[in-house]
Amino acid sequence: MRCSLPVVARRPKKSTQRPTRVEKTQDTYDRLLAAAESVVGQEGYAAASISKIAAKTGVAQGTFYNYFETRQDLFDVLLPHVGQKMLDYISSAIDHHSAGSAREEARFQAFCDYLSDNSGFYRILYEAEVHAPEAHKIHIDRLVAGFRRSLDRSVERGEIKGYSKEELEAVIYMFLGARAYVAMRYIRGGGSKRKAGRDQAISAYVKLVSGGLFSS
Amino acid sequence: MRCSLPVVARRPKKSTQRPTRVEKTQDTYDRLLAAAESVVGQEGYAAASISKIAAKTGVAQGTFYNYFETRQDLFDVLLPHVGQKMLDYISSAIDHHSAGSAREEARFQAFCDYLSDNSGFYRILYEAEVHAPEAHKIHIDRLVAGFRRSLDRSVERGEIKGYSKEELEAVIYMFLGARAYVAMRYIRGGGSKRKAGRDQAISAYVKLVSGGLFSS
Amino acid sequence: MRCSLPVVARRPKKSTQRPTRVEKTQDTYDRLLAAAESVVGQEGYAAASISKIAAKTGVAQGTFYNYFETRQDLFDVLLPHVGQKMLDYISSAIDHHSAGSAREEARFQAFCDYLSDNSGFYRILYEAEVHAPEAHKIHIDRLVAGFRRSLDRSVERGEIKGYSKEELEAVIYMFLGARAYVAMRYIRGGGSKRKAGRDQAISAYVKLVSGGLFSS
Amino acid sequence: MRCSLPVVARRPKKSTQRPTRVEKTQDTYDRLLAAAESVVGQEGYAAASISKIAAKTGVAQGTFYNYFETRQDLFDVLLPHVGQKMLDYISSAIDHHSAGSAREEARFQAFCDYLSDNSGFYRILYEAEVHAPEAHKIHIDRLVAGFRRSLDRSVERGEIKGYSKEELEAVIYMFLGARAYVAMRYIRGGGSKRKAGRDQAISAYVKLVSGGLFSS
DNA sequence: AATGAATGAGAGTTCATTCAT
DNA sequence: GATGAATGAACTCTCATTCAT
Repeated sequence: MRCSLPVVARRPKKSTQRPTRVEKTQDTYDRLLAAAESVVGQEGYAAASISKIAAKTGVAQGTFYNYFETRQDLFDVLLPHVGQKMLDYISSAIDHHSAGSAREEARFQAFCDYLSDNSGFYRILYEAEVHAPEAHKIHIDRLVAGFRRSLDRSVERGEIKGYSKEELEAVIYMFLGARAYVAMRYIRGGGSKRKAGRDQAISAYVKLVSGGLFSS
Repeated sequence: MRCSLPVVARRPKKSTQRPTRVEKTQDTYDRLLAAAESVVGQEGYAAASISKIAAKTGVAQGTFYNYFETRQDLFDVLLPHVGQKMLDYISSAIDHHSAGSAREEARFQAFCDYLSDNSGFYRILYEAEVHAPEAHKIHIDRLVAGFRRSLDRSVERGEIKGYSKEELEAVIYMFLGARAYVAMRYIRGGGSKRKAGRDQAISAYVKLVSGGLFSS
Repeated sequence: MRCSLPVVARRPKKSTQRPTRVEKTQDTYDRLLAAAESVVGQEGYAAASISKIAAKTGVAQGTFYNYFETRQDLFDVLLPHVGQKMLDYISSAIDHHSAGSAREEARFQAFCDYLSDNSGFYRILYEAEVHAPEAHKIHIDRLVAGFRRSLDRSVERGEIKGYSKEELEAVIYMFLGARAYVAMRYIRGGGSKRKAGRDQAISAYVKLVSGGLFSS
Repeated sequence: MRCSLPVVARRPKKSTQRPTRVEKTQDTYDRLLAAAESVVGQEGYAAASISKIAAKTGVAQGTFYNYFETRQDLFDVLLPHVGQKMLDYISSAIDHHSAGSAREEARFQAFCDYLSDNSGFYRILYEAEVHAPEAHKIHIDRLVAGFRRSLDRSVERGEIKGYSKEELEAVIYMFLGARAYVAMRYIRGGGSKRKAGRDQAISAYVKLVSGGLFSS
């Protein structure tokens, strides 16, 4: 019966009417990841049992194993997945013509904004060093690489002076750590401190960066 | 039988002859903590089962519960315990007459030294945010308090200018985070990078602190 | 489209051009059995999952159930299938004019030869008593029937004397058991013992058969 | 209070009044093995789940793991355990002054008797080659060793002639196999055939042994 | 205070089978 | 007839905690 229907008109490129098998498969995969993001973000890796994730996804436990070989496989994929979403957000949020400390301020601000709206991300990131070290390394390496590209340009422009190549690498780790602890304190702590604390943190961060790292 | 012992000799100040009941109790408690420090430091909280800790201590599993109500109780006590040892070390390692950025450099250096010799400490600290959040908060608060006292003195001396009280708190968290990530990278990473990396990190840290935080 | 093919050419006796639907069905069935033989022979019944057999056959899991109602159904068919191949081999390997103990020796020799080249057969047979008792019974009954025909002829010829009908049945089982254990020891054991052990076993078997069973 | 009781009188060497902890532990171990013997004997290794064995023993599932590290560990211990019981029975059942084929007949008869009363033993033995190969090897080696000692004595006495050392080893395996298959047929088969079949098997076995193996 | 066997809930994982496509 | 995602029951094993001794 379906054969007699005008196929061209009924199935436009992005039909939402009848999901194909492949689309459903992709959808299930996405929903498993989303469920994992939610559960791990709220309760941590240790409490993220297969049964919880499957239930939240709305599938049977066995279905999980059609998509991931082991629970660890999911964990190893989770942080790179959500980490990329965060990087995409930051990338889209900053003005690409800004430079120097202004650019760095914008990045930090975007980072804080993202965490405010995705409070689970911090936990997924933080616990990953314990529960998914491979994923953690991948994520950190990606962050470092992006950071380094940015700093290298600043060095070329003369915005940064007096730091050796190796010292700059150390500086990158320090700033990543600074970000993480500020997040831990002001974002994760939750409550009323958030808003005010966030602004104080940003202004302190800017002073540190502009006064200490970038030569005037 | 015990009654026949010479009473006077039973509790000399530093008797090594016959530990009293109280001493034995204290000793068992200390050994349980030491075993926990060793196991958690090497294998993490999740793998630190009661049976492992009890075996390492040389007591039965049930004995553990004469000293701690639950496994979590032990975890909640562990980081403050080992954290204090670290603070004592740093305190003893720095010159108490130093001030400003020189003092801060000495603290950072001592921190790095301590981690080199106590690689397990980092893991106990790091995973505590996941597995013993109460203990983590206690430890961080203690660090922050000590840091703040130091910075307050620098402000009084005019070594630091232009930072509000709240901004200084943010700065403290940033430096704690910077330390932690540098440790993760250069200390925990292990291998040949350690020594060289450590020195680069210290010099970068000093530049950041002296150029950025402390007015010249 | 298929309709336009020249009808006559469509089913030549041994067409290799276009397998008919029936041929393809038979072929898939055969390949499923062959895959099962390979997997069960190498890894045993317990490890012979549907997914493994289907993968080895090159079909989807679901396809399996178009040919067998359950996994057990396959197992119940497997040993009779491969067992017949063995019997055909032995039958083709012995001289049909031989008789008495010479014939029995030839059968044992052929049995050993077959196992050497089809090491998986032994496992399919052996584990069948556990995992496919029905099939095992069918196979054993077939062996016994063939054996009995042979012994009956020897009785008629006066080569065997002094054994009642029921005792001969018992003797058959004993010889089957003897074969199986010798196989277990010398064939399955593998290694250097094989060749020498096999020859020793054959000569011992012959002595037993000729001296004990067949009157001289 | 118990202290004031006359200890000597109240606790004779083998008191059955108050089992000590050690006795209870041994008892639990024994009951686990007995439960395993029963379950494996009736339903086979594959169906012998921990939960079944624990339930039959009357303990929690976890208790099982205080006595065996894994399910396989139990299996590896089961056959040697029940095998020894069988050997003890046979040893106690035969006349130790008998020799030659008469002794071998007695052994076979005792074997059959044992199987009649312990029908599960055959399954534990048979499936062991599949599910507990280590245990199977241990048991078979033990059987072979005992058999060989017996045959060696017969050789010394001149009851056996014309078999090389290696051929005798093959003969041992053949007799073990013969026994096993006869057991499979007449014992396991169950029903009315048992009694009659058993006697036929014994007489056939005797003829084979006396006429074939032992020179007259 | 010390012991260690017993507990039992809950974990991750497997896989024969079904069924909509 | 072929597909392969979904199912869910069943499995082995772990371990914090209890309690009689």
